[in-house]
Amino acid sequence: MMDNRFDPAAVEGRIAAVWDEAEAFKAGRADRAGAEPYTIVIPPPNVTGSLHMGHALNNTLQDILCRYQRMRGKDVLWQPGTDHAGIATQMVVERQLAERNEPGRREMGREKFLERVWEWKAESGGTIVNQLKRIGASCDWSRERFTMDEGLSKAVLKVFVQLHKDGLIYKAKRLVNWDPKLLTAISDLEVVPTEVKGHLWHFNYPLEGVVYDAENPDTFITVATTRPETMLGDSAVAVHPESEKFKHLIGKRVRLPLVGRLIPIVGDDYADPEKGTGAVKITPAHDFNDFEVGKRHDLPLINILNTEGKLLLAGNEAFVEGVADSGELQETLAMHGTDRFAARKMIVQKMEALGLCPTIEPYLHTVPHGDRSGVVIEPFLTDQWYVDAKTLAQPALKAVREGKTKFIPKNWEKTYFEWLDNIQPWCISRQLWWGHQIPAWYDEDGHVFVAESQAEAEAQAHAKHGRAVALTRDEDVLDTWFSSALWPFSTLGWPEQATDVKRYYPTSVLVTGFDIIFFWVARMMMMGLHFMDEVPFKDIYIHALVRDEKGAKMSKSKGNVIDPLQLIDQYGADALRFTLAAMAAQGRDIKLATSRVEGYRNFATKLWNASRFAEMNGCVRVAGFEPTQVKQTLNRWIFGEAQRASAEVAQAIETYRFNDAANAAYRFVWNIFCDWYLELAKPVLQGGEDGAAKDETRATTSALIDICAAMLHPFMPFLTEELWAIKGQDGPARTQILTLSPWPELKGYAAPDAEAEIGWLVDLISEVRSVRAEMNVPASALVPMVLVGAGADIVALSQVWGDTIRRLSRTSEISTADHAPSGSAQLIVRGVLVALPLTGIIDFDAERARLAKEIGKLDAEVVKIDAKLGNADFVRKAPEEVVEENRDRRTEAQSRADKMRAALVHLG
RNA sequence: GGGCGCGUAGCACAGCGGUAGUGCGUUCCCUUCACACGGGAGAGGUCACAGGUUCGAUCCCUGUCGCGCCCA
Repeated sequence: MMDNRFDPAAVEGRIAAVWDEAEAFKAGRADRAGAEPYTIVIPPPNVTGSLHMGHALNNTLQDILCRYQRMRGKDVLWQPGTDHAGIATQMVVERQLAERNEPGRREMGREKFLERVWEWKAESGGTIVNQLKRIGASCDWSRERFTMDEGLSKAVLKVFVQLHKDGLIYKAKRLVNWDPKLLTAISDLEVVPTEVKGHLWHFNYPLEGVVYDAENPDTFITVATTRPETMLGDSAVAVHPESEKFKHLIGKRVRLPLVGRLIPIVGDDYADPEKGTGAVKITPAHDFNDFEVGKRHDLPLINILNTEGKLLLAGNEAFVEGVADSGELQETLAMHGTDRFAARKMIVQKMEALGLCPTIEPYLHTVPHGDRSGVVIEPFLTDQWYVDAKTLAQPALKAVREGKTKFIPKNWEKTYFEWLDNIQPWCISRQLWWGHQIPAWYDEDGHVFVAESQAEAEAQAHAKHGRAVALTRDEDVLDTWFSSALWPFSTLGWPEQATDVKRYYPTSVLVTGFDIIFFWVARMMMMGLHFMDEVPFKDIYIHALVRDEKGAKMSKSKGNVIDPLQLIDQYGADALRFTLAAMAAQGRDIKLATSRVEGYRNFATKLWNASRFAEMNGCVRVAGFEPTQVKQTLNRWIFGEAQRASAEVAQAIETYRFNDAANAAYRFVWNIFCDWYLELAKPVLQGGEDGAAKDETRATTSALIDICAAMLHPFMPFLTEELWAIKGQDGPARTQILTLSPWPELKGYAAPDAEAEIGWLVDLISEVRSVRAEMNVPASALVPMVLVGAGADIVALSQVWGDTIRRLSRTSEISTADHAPSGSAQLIVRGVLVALPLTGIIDFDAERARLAKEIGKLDAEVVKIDAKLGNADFVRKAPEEVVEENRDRRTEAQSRADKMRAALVHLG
């Protein structure tokens, strides 16, 4: 006997083991060798990560698709794995070393440190994978990959070397986003612009050849800056070429205070006359905009910071170039090694002391911060490796424009186009140890040899020099996204192995959040098209962000994080999954309320108890049972409804309308099957005599439990697999576990006549219940029912369904009459007057009020429709069926109102 | 500044040219033999505002107000 609650905690682990044992999620199962493949690659979570709500949603949706397609008979490959997360992982291990008071990374050296990272990975790298299993992700875990795997690393080497050969990877000295704490370049996307309350300092730069006089504006030009410390690297002052105020100064020079460098005043559109003072200092080595200005005016790049963001002045040739020695210069040189923020204060002080800082305004501006380190990012001039993203972007743009890959919802393609149209060279080198070391070797002259192995590089060097030369390998590693970009094919074994690539590439769909479009989607498109000559996925489904109940982004600092694992513990994985699916409407964020999860947990219990009911009533699966052959109206009806529901769910999943799919399944299971079918079947199952009708109803009930389980399996895999097992204990043996069983594709079950009959029955019962409640008839009171002037067909129906009607509307005997007995409450069901003689119970005033209220409603309806039908334009222009429908509705309302009026009169 | 999106019942959300719907909450009734994580019956909405298109607008268009996100 089943318990009256489903206990997820007790079942989930066991069911997971069943799937595992059956190797249910393995791609390329022998029994599906001829099946069409369906592939999804997981957006690889960060190996340092743990499951948050975003993962839960992302993977629930992928799992729904995979389980559905698996049930449709496809050979499903859901490729799992994690990425090595260069910076994050290195930080985690470094932190761990610090906590344990062990030697730091630099002290232990590269090789030793990497060993430690691998050790850490072996111990802790599986966290998120195990968490994904807990939500029921049906990945092919036997194929789990890691971006630092041998195979994937080979793919990285090959791609790097090939792109270099193609001229699409090159080394260049440019400004990068430099993280002075982590001592590495980072990508634009890892930079978080943060609004900061700063200052706008106004500095007077004296003009060349005149004596500075703070009172005389003709002796200086005032620039405004948020970063005073960079002034030491200024190589010009820019003003707008059209500026009336400054135009005459263009071509003159100023003497840079504290340094003595003579720098030109240039005319450039970049100087905004409305901003600050209208004149702006130009520091090409420390600002992206200034860098461009510098290029236009051929200005020197004067780098005045070291990699840690400290002043680099001593021995800095660019800094002192062309500058006459002076006491002032010596004083400034003494600041060598000062941190950039301390330097800022000192420079402001010095400028103030010299009377060169007339104004300091409070200033709100956005300052770039590293998303990992949190420190202010420094635009910094370094040698780095770049991918010519612009070139690679063209096929990626074309593929989406031509519809080879579709975004769902479509509007995200705008974001994609926008970004790719404006893409900058992609800096792929990182000054880290953890990652794929760049396959480039240098000889003593600094000449570079790019090759897949040191031996090949040596061969190249030998060929060049005509002798063996010593080579050193580039120390840097590649951006993690470089290897992730290869994920859709590197995980399939490329370049070593071609069979799986051929079978599973391109993948069917990529499921991800919009925040990843730039990071990953675009890059996979570029690499996939370049190396496979085909898009990596046919569809890209972009889902919502999960927010808290109030719509705020979940974050640890806000403390509003809802932990999916805690919800699983509390309500079960199925309830969480169902909630996420039901709320995953396209184009909107999800505000998650736990009350919702609870509601769907209750739904799980409901189905569970329906199964329990079936068990208690001897509903056992019957071998060879054929739904198209059922005779009972009720049974024909429920199969018709099931057919409709299952088609609706399937259709919705296939178009990524997960919420519609979940709701359709929910409505069918609860509001149709449980609320009506089972209730209507009770008289047969519990009261009826044994015989064909009862047997058929039992068989139908158990068939329906199977259908419900199958239909819900993509959403609630644990509960449904468990039910499938329980229901498999009796009757014919199951041929398969549910997850490998076919989707309930129902055909030929539609039964319009049954629908009409059950519809009448449902209406009758509902109306009677409603009147009883309004008349305050005690729930326990049995009331007789009189069908007034009913036709033979209705009378027949009332006899066939007598037991059911009596039971569900709590009536005693059902009789017929030409007139309603006095003292009756009266109602109309599909045109037939039904009287409930309530002598002694009925409250006449209440009944009068009830009837009057309903008549009022109906009259208003008639007036409204009359207004429509009275409009000649409506009748002439609206489609015939709409006009017809309105006429019908009018007739119906009118006749109902008339009968009610008669009932009112009759009541006296 | 550019782009995307959102304002629908107390709350969270569907719907999207022709009777306004779901979940939670709420009110009343019911511990009736699947389920109180339940059953039954209700209440609750000028679909942000103002124009326009249309026979007809919550839905399409324009504008206003409010809110959010992304990019610069």
